[in-house]
Amino acid sequence: MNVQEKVFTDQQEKMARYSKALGHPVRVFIMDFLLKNADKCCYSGDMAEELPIARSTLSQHLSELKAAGLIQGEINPPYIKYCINKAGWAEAKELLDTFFYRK
Amino acid sequence: MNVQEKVFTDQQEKMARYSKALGHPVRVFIMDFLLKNADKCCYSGDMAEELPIARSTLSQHLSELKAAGLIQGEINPPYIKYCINKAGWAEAKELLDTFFYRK
DNA sequence: TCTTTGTTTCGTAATTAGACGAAATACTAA
DNA sequence: TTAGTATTTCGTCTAATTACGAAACAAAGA
Repeated sequence: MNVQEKVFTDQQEKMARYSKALGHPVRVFIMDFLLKNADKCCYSGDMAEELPIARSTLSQHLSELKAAGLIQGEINPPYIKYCINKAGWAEAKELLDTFFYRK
Repeated sequence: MNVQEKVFTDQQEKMARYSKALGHPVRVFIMDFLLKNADKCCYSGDMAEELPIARSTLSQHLSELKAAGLIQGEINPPYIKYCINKAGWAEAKELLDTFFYRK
């Protein structure tokens, strides 16, 4: 396999990945919800009640955010408690910060 | 037509729209490029030289960023000089800011 | 008038995203 | 063991995104 010329910087790639994850109103809503209730347990069902989408669709959005590293789920059957992934959140915050407030 | 219950706030909708626009490495690259060269004129061709994609594809990405309100193009045939749309950029910055640094 | 030039638009193909309902999962409680 | 519960996974469909090359455009210069 060839060593491919790199076109985008790591920052640009990551920036695009985090942005894409936040590129849907349901997923922005989820992040808002989790951040607002960072002290409590947040279950999928709590969010489902406020959203006009099928539970399976919500589950899909949750796993996209999880794959992007923005949230994590702690299994506690039959519930799953969701919360912010602090490392991912901090990285996204920093990336966005240097992107918008560049020197 | 019914008055539909609003599910997402304006902020959430806008947040998702701006994020989606930045959800591709080529578009992040374009923003970086325009911000870095804010003083100069930036033509499509200048960016095309650094990107491994067809010019028509680049043009598509440019018009997505334009549709999202993040950039604008001043026609100066046969060139088109692109630059940041300051109003959109400021709004995106503010949205991201309150999203990440909420109180 | 005919070329040339930089860029966009068009037509099209391949891939990914977003949505749903039905079925599966994994644990609790009866 | 059986039933119940919250959630996910699966299969499927439709729509949107990403990409390309060819053709169109609009002005400048020969």
